[in-house]
This record gives sequence, structure tokens and C-alpha cells, in this order.
Amino acid sequence: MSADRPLRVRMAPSPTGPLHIGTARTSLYNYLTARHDKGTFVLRIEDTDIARSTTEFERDIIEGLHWLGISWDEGPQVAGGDDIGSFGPYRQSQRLDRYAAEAQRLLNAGLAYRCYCTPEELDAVRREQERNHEPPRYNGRCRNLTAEERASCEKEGRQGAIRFKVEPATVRWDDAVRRDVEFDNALLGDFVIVRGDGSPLYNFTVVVDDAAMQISDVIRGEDHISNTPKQIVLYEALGYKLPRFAHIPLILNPDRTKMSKRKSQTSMDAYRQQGYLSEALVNFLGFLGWSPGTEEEIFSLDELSQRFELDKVHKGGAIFDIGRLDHLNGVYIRSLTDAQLALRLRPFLPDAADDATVLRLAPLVKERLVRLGDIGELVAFLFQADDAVASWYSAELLLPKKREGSEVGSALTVVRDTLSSLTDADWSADVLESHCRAIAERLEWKPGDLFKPLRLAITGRAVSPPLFGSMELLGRERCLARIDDALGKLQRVGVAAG
RNA sequence: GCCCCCAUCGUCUAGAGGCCUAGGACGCCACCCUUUCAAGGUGGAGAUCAGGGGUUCGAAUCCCCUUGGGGGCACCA
Repeated sequence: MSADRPLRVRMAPSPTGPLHIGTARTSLYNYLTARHDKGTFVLRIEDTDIARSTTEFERDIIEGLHWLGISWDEGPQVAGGDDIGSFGPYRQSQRLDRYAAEAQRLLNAGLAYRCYCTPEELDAVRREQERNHEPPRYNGRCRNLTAEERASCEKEGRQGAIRFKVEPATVRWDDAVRRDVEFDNALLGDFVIVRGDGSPLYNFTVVVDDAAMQISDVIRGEDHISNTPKQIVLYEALGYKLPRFAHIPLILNPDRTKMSKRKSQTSMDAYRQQGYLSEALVNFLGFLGWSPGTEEEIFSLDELSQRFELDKVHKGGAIFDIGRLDHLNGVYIRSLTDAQLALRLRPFLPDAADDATVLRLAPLVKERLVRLGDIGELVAFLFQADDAVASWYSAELLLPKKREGSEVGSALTVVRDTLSSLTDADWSADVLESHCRAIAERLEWKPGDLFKPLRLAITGRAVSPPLFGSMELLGRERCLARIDDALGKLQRVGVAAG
């Protein structure tokens, strides 16, 4: 934070794609910094690239951030909606007149000039430089055109882009993460700030807007570090006060390259749809590149806000380790009450599941879920027809090791007959378990040997939520029917004694 | 090709000259618990702190070089 002015940070996503994990993390760091130091968090939509920007993407970004629990004090609150805050508008497409005015100011001051070079000409220069092992930069051909030359270019119909005059000097800044960074801007060359068609470019608009919105701290990804010298030079030319910069490390693919759609799942919404909890994502993202310096590792958004400090952010990039996210997600799922879990599970369950059932389901699956979306497979047996469930396993699977089909058949028959004498009111996990254990004991079977075929009959799978709780949920009628199905299966294959 | 940045277990990290024969967590292995699977408990393997030079009584921690990796070099953002 700059001690001499109020802390104002900003996130400036461009709506050219769905909310990216990296954008979410940078937003989080900005949000945490603002909350930690009682500052203001601004959201600005950088939609100057009209060809690729859409309101659908803007909506995805805004909703995704809200879902994570990240809120902003100024900016659009809903896609396409009105802005909140007194430094607006907060969409760059609505600020074009300001950029034009500032560009004109630079032109008038002789700090920028029109350049009439064509893309082909620029390309040729660049290739030439590469051949000579020189840094690629604009050669300044249009920098000192005479009035006549200028007029003749315009007469030819050439559209003039506006270039900023870069004077050779060493630029340096004290980065909150990287400390002292310096750069020789003789390597820069005069860069374009406004296209030939009059539309402004990123490096120019960020500076104009960050200054106009009185941003005190620019916190962004390390991939922007080489834009910083250009921006600093613009700040100075325009007479703006410099913000403090903080370049945070990138999130990496497993191969240590910048996280990308090709190699990783990068859209936030995809994680949400798989059933990752926002709490887990926030905790996970917070620790990718930062740690409190202690051995604590479970932090809520509020706790992160209290503890987060920019100076503790690492310099090196961090791999997005999905295994770690999975672990954290499990931790957060287990920390939920049954009612909370039921509520979150709702969207992942079929409509046939009534609220009471979902609530009773919660404790059965809580310790077994990595993602909420895993619920489907776990409890499919509850929502599928009996014959469908029976089709999931073969008769052979019903046999525990060293048990004949005939034995299993008669054991299941005993179970069936015993349980059928129970009333619906008695049909509870505890009662069922004690009956089944008694049967196993009478038969002199290991309980597990009896539970295995029973589990298969009831759930259709060898792995399931706890057997008796599952039976309680399924209900007397359907349980008995499924045991009958299993018995029938044994008989049909001829492994049952009849 | 040019510029910039980074570097502790496979991964996320603790570590800001002596507390480090490098700690925690995830993952992995074993055992315990146990009706399956999980969850939980206990223990274990796993990093000569990228390598090499310095500085220092003493370096994972400071300096230099090398190597490796990454990011950026647009009339994209």
C-alpha cells in the first residue's frame, strides 16, 4: 500500500472468454489486499477489443467472482447492468472519449506522433532486426516526418496510428513482490498507443484508467511485468502519479508452462460444475503463491483477508495441483453440517430426489465425496429401477471367496425371510444391522461375507455407502424386491441350490 | 534472436547466517480401525536446499558465475 494515499486496487478482466482460474486468483489477491488494508476494490471491464468481447463472458466473469465470494466496491455488479462508484463508467468501451483526449494531449505536447508505416513494412523491419541479432523495436521512421511527408501519406489514404516517443533511459520501480526491477527502455522503441482506426490499445488505456480511477496499487500477473516500463513512461508523460506495482507469480500447467486451456482446465465454471466448493477453491488459490508463514493451511475467505500480505507473495510460479484441490474440497465437504451439505448436493441430484431423502443421504456420503458431482454414482441405486440395479452385477459377483452359490442362496433367503417380518416402522439401519449380524452369527459366517452379496443386491455395486443406512433409505419394499432379484439371478445361472 | 524474471521433497510450501543431521501438507507405502469404499489414527520412504565458486568462525539463507525453467518481445489484453 502507498502510505500517502488511500489504497485502491483494481481487477481489469477482459470479457473475451469465461472466467479463467488465473483471473480468479489475481482477483482474489486484489480483493484480499483491499480487505486487509481497508481499501477499495474496483472492477473494470476491459472490453476495447470489441471483436472478441461479449456480455456473456462478462456475465460469466462477474457471476464467477460473486460465487467465489469476491465482491467489489466499485464497478458493474451484474453484466450489462449499471455501475456503482464515482469513478465510472467502469467499462472501457464507454470511456473512449477520455482515451482520445489524452492521446491528443500527448500529440499536442509533441510526446507522440502519427506513424504511417504499414504492417508489411513493420514486419520487414522486425525480420531485419532479428537477422542482425538486434532487439525488435520500431525503427522510428515516422518520428520526424516533415509536414509535406505527413500530408502526402495522408493523401495516399494511409491511416496514421499514434506512437508514443520513448526516450532512452533506465526505468526502475520497486515491485511489491519482486523488489527492485529495472529495465533499459532503449530496447522498447516507440510503441503504438492508438490504432490507425482510432481505437486505443491496452498499454495506453490501463494507464489512463488506473490514473483516472486513482488506483494506488496495481496487482497483476507476472506476464505483465514487461508491460510495466511502457506504462511507467506513459504515466510520466501524462503527468500522472505512479502506482505501486506488484507482479504475482503465474499459475502453471504440470509441465511448468503458463496455465493454459490446452493443458489444464482453466475455466472457473468447470470446477464449479464438477462440485468443487467455492471455499475450497478460494483456500487453494490463496495458497498458490502465498502462505502465512506458519503451518496453518485451512483458511476461510475472511481469515485470508486478515492474514494476507503482498510482501509474503512468492516470486516463483506454482503448479495447479488438482490432487491438492481435491483434498481441500473433501475437507470442506466434511466440515459442512448435514443440512448444509444437502442444500449443496441438491443441484447434483435428480429431480426425483425429495428434500427429506437428500437430507438423510448427506451423512451417508459426506466422508466419501471428493466433489459434489460424485454424488450421482454413489447413490444411483436409490434413483434407478430395481431391474436396472440388478443388471449392474453378475451372479458370480455375489459369491464371497470360498462360498458356494447354494450357500449364498440360502443365506440370502434367511435374510429375506427375517427382514420381511419387520414392519416399515422397524426398518432402520440399527435394527437391520442387528438382525443381519445375528444371522451371520447363526450361520457361522463372517459378517463381511454375508454383507457382500447383500450390498450387491441392494446397491448393485461392490462399493457403496454404508449398507444398512442405504437399506433404510431404500425402504423395506424395494430392499426385499432386490434381494429377490439377487436370488433369482443365482437360480438362473444354476449356482443356487434351490 | 533480444529483454526480463525465477530456482527447498513428485507437488504446494516453512525457512529472512547458527534453533536445519531442513519442518508441515498433498500424493505414495505399511499397519491400526472397519460390513465395502471412504474418513480417521500411527509409522515410513521421499530434498547432499539445481551445480560451482566466494564472503563468514558458521550459509538453504548474502555475492558472483554456470545450468535449468519460465514470461514477454503486436496497430491482443
